Amino acid sequence: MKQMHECLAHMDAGIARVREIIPELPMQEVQLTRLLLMVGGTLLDELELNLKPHGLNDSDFRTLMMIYSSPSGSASPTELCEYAQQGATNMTRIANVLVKAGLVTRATSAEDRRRVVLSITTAGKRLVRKILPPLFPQVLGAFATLSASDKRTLDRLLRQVALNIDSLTHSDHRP
Amino acid sequence: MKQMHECLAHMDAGIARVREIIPELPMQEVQLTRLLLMVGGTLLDELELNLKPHGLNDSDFRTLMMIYSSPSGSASPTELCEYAQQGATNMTRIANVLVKAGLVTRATSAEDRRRVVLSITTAGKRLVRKILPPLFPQVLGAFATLSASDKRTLDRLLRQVALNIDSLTHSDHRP
DNA sequence: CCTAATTACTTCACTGGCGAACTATCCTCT
DNA sequence: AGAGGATAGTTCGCCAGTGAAGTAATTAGG
Repeated sequence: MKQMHECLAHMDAGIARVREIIPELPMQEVQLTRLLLMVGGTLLDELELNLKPHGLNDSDFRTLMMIYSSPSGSASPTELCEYAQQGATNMTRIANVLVKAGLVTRATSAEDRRRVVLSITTAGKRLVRKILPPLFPQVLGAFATLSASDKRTLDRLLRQVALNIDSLTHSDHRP
Repeated sequence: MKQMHECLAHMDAGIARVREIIPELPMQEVQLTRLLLMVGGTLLDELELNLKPHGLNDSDFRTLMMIYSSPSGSASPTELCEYAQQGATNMTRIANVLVKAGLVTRATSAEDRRRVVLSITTAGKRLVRKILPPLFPQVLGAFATLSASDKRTLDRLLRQVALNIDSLTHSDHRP
């Protein structure tokens, strides 16, 4: 599979050709959108490549990390759904995976018997501490050529884009 | 489902707590990675929401656009795979979708009878011209609060990250 | 030339994720 | 108290994407 910069070059050329047919096309923004999608997608593939040996995908891992980093070491599926941007359906599957792997326990809450409480186990904590450090070089590598102020700028701009999308999707007549 | 800025706030807090346990954690870079993944993912969902009414998902659409924007108005699956970052398997499915929808024709090349040539039809061109314009406001909206120089900076930084990932994945002992 | 390796695409079986429908529990209002 | 509605989770059936194996056409090596 081609490297990203080749894809990007090809894409830029394609976008330019399309704009000759449809001049209203906002080239800069379309490029940024595609850039974001491509970088995001590749980064995800890269990350999952590192997680696969441990039998987890990014959703599983993200969920495990959320439970791990919760002050109480436990959380309910609904909570996790909210912040991990996943449907309840999928959270059930993730919980099954984590429970089966012994990383997390599933218990029904005493106060509210509809609720499920997922708590991280010692094995879960151990796995997190084992998985994370080897990930750091990769994560650092992705931003290696960016200066400290570049990174701050990128952070700021991405958060701004996040806010824009938030208001796009929420000002609309949508749930 | 929560808005992105709430997820981000929650995530920042989680990352900070994890770093108290594992101090080597490169906080800035981890945040950037998660930001990229989240913004990319949400942007994709948003885009596909606009494509669904036309019976296409982003891969289908991207593929259609690549054929549309090719100077000859046609391309082979392999070519498309290279630049659309997809496996051949999935490209077969996409071609099936596009052909069934009458947006593209599938023919075997005369020079090399292993090759398939996908060519855009008039209906395909018509659909592209119909889909694109309503997309522009959304695309513009995602970057609305960014100044012209912000957009150039974001473009530059994302491309730099792309290059970094390219060298990460290629300098390694990987295909 | 004719076998071997390569290339192009397809098929199959599987994982990951989603929406709709269902069950169980809890809350509210009279 | 008890009917109606809200909330938490699960199950089911579907779409999207992948890796491994299969088929057909082409190229390369002896």
